[in-house]
Amino acid sequence: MADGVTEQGISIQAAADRTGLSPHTLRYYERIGLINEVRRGSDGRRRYDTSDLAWLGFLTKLRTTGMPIKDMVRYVELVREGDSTAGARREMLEAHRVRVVQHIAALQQDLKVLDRKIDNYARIEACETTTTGPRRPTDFGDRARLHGDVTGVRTG
Amino acid sequence: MADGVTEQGISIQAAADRTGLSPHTLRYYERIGLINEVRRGSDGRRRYDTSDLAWLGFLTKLRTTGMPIKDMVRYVELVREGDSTAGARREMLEAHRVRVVQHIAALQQDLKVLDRKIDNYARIEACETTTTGPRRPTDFGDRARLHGDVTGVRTG
DNA sequence: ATTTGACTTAGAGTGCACTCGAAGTCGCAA
DNA sequence: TTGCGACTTCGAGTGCACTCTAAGTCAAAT
Repeated sequence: MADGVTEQGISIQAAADRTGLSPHTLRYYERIGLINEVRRGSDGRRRYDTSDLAWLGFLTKLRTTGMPIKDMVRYVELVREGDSTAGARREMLEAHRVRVVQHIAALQQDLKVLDRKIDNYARIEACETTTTGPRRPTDFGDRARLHGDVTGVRTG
Repeated sequence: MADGVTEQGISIQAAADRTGLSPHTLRYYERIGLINEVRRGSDGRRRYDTSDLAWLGFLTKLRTTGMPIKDMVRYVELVREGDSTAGARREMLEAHRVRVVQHIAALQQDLKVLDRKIDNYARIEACETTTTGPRRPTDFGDRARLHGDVTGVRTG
């Protein structure tokens, strides 16, 4: 089976393909306790099942939303400690949720600045293509100091 | 003037306070060419003016939206090369813009997963507080393997 | 006069999250 | 039977973006 799929589970390479993580990273996650020891086949190699993949999927969401590995490890420890930690886990996720929401809001603000800057470039290009005759010395700024880059953003 | 503000510009500490960057980072940015050499006062110390701060503000937007330092340096090089590179700069910013938009979209998707997970915790807590008598063995999953964490996310 | 504290430099160190190298094992195909 | 490629372990290495150290200068306050 060249695709690494058997009824006992799938190979590390196949799991890597499905999760978007590398085999190196999958072993690393296991080493630091983010996932439990993965079941091994008769050959001693890792066999990932669907619940391994589901858990990895969730971990990946935490990572891509910016949760540090340390916090993820803490969360997993709480899971292992059992139902009594459910409240603490919820609190962790809610605090994380707030950070993600704030991050999105910040990105949206920054995007506006980026858009203004791009707009400025577009305006300048339009100006240059419609203007004939000698280019007048640009008043777009003092390049020597990077100040007032052609699309310079004003503070405030 | 203890606040580091004079008519020739403000001290590195004052600039740090205003940009949210540390004095170390301000020197670092200068060293790697993200900002031009900052004007010095008669005592040889850096004096940041408003255009320095405006430029730093823009750089910070690029950073917080995830542009790698290397790309920022490249962008700054283009600015220094003059008007002829305006097109290339616009392309850089537009490509970056696309990445930011995609990143925001991904975060919003991930946020949904997070919300579902938090919702699940809330549901479980509601269940526990309304249920009297012995807790029935949870069918929330096999804690020993981290599979189906109480709030386990199903793939698909 | 001396102490304090903010600054200066070049270069080294840190923390994070991987990522890889080396050496060895295994099953299978030619 | 001799490779091949995918796996195994452990520990070391990488790249990024800072972040700090050490040794020195300087101005103002005590």
